[in-house]
Amino acid sequence: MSGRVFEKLLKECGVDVFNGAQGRILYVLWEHGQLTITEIGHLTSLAKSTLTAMLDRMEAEGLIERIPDKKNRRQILISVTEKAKGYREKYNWVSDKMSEIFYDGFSDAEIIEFEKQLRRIIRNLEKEGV
Amino acid sequence: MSGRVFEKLLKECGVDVFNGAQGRILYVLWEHGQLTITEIGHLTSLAKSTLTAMLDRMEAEGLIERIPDKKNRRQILISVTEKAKGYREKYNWVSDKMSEIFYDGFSDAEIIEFEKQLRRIIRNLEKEGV
DNA sequence: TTAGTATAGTTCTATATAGAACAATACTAA
DNA sequence: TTAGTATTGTTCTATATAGAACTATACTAA
Repeated sequence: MSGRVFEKLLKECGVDVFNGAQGRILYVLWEHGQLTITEIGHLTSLAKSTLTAMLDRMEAEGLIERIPDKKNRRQILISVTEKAKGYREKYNWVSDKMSEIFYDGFSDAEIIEFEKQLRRIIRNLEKEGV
Repeated sequence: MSGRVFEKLLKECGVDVFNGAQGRILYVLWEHGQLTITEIGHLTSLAKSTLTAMLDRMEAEGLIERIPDKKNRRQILISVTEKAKGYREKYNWVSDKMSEIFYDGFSDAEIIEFEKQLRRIIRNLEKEGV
């Protein structure tokens, strides 16, 4: 449900070249610079095979580029294009808007506490080895 | 991620006739008895078109039955079969196990507080009209 | 060296998911 | 009654998602 709200906000903001999941991929690329597909998988919790297909579409949209790594010919470095960089501010605006909707009526202390517990739960799930 | 842990637990418990999403559908049917497809959609937050396909598979597995409603010929009542009823205990066991994993290290008070905040967030998202 | 193993990404396949358009049926106001 | 509107579920289509099998490359121990 929150995924659908996020995509609705992106569209309302005039962004129709990428969706929520693709936004998450762009986000980790903006934060980390170039990344391998395996690294993107770890940071987004998406399977390699999911990413192959997703990156195909993002490459077709001109959002990312695949750059073969000369040091390790098994690896491919993914990097964002200038076009994608142009969407960063809108993405941040949508992210902030999303938080406002999500936490409407929450105090700052409540948000901090809630996110602390969320991180505990994520660690608990990671322990199970997904 | 939590969806994947849930499906992993179902398999470990020997349940391979339904997955997490189908389990949620069975759960609302166990709780409410017969339901129309629209009602199941509201209770599970799944789209009608998603449910048509999902219920097709569940019907093929012998988990549910489609019963035409004589009172309103647009509606179809979905009801669980005896086979599906036989899985209720295992489903509950998996649900409990899932909670244990999720909330490992949480006090009862922390769980109550966290779930209270979760319900607030769900209401906030519902206000946005997904 | 080389044989065995590990890693990176793709392909193939199955399922999950939703939106738009649709047909059948029910409801409602004149 | 009937004409217009609302509802119920399906179909069609596109995308998202992951697991298994696969290819190419890199690493490691003898």
